[in-house]
Amino acid sequence: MGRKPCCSKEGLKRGAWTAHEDKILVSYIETHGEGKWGSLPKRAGLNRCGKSCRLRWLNYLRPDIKRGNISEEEEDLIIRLHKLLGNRWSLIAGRLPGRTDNEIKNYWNTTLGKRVHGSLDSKATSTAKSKGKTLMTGPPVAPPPPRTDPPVIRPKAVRCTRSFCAPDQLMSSLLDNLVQRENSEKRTLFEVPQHEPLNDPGMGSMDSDKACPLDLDFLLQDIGEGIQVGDNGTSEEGGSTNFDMYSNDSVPFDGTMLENWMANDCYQPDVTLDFQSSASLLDSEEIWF
DNA sequence: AACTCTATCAACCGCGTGGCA
DNA sequence: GTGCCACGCGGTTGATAGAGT
Repeated sequence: MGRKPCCSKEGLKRGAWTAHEDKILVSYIETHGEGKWGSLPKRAGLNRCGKSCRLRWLNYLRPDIKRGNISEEEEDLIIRLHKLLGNRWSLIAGRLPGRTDNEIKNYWNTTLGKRVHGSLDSKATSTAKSKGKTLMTGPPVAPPPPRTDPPVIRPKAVRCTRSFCAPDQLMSSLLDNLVQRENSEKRTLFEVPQHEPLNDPGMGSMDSDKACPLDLDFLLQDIGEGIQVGDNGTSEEGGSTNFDMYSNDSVPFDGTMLENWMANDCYQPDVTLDFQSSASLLDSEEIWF
């Protein structure tokens, strides 16, 4: 097989882009559209590798990129999304219109991460960085103690058809729950589509009086050992499991419904949720996506 | 003014994944 | 089923600006 040589091995230009190169790239993409990055430089007449062109366009030249400082609302959203998603910058960026994954990643690494993790971490990070090292190259961390409970398969949700909006209180509850799950290694990963901006740019500031749509369509990939979800979960060998949850205004949601959903082999095609009536969810210990 | 340190962010690198033949 | 290819992602690097001494 063999990897295609990178630009440095092909004698292509690297480093900072000039205004002239930017102009050529923008002009080409405006005329021909994005994509075909591998052949774009040649077609556009740029002595750059396709990767570099793509990155330059996505992170800097795209017309919808928002310039300027990150607002407090955006900060708050980043923090909350990071708590939920971890270092999945592209997903986080997808919830912040006009912001790029690179920008958010940089902002987190230089500002927010320090604030969130405290001044000690900040010092460590700073020191490591100034020495040209990263935290990952530090002294090896002792491996976690062996698990004594039965292994829980971590389903990986690979698709989410719509963003999840919830009132502050509910959102906090869900986030906490998900973080607890993450801590107990029952982490669920899910992706949020990039091209569906939130109804409200500040996801966390949804009006609690409004209905909150939930439309999750998670395809849980079987990773070979089956899927287990909670005590009431099921396990099956091979294949994959689809979890469909969506909302309308007809059926109020309560914890019982979720329990039923879980009890039914974790699969019930049409679970209808109405977060207007979701107070009981806040008391629920069991929230599984 | 000169030097060092620190923070920032654009750009690079390598890997994973999905589509296709 | 397999290999190739293009693309996207997250981690990392390095240039540079600004602050501090």
